[in-house]
Amino acid sequence: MGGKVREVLSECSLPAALEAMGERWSFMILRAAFNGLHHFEEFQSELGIARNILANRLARLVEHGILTREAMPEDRRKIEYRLTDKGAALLPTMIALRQWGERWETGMPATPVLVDARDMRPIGPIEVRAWDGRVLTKQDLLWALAEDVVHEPEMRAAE
Amino acid sequence: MGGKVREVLSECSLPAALEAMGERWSFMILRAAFNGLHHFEEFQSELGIARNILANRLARLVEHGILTREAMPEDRRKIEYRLTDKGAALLPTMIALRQWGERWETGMPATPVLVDARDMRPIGPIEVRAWDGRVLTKQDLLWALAEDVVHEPEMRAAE
DNA sequence: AGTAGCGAGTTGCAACTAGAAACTTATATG
DNA sequence: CATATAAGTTTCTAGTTGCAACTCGCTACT
Repeated sequence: MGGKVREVLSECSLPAALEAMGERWSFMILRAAFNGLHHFEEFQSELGIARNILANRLARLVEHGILTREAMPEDRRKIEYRLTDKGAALLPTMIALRQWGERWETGMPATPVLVDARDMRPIGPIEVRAWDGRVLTKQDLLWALAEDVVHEPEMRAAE
Repeated sequence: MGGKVREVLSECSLPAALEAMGERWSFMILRAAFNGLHHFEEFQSELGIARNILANRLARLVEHGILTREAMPEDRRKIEYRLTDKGAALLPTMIALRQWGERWETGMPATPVLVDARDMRPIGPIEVRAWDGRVLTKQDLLWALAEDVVHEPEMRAAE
């Protein structure tokens, strides 16, 4: 890890991501949204979160474009919260975190299990991979300055 | 999403994972540790975090077995913090979060880039995959009760 | 040996954030 | 019109975050 790389490390987008998702409850609300919950009272009773905090978090997630907020036409009291593409893009992060919890905290395979609907088999572990699909570990990784990165004629990854 | 699945959803390990990593700064400290920082003052000046909070977070991460804490033999004032295997196992989660931030928050490919040391090419995106390596999206996924999950004679995934 | 300095923390205190419970507001329903 | 319900506010208390200054055990210097 050279000095030049170190100097510039703080300009990574982790802080930006945490700005949107780093608060208490944000990930739990996101998970609930993935599970098909759409309404304030559903979130509230599923998570047991205080109403003011829930209102605040939902508003924040909407501001950040992670959820949309829309009054339902047939009953205009009801507000529907839905994941945007940006919100859905957090799925790998959330599953990675959940899998880590399963492996290292609870030790349990966790009921219910997230499966591939096509064959009802459990999904694989979330892993860091090279462009061609090889699984990488901490030792395989390096921080590189833009000028040292090899950019490829994008030959298709072997599926 | 059936009712029975819904009922039991709260027993997922996300809360457990967040218990360990959900506080402000935890992920930033982890990232710094991945970047090869090992000492209190290094973390402090890199992150600009308050000293009491840093002390608290480091202690918590040590308690949770994510970091180890050891006084260095040659200068016993110096304490070395190191990632455990459990801590290193958070790498996919952290990279997933960072990649999400790059794609949806900063919009930048982010300098420096995380590359595969073997060929200096950028790593691929973190994705959810089936047992056989197929990339899955939100629509491909289902929560299933243990009894509905298909367990396989573990035929080797096509690499 | 005495003293200055550093690494890794505490402590004290102000500002901010989370949480429980009661209250409000805009609909809907009988 | 009376009652209920969804989605919030408000209020007030308890816990967290953060800065600045202080401690304490080493190490280095003379």
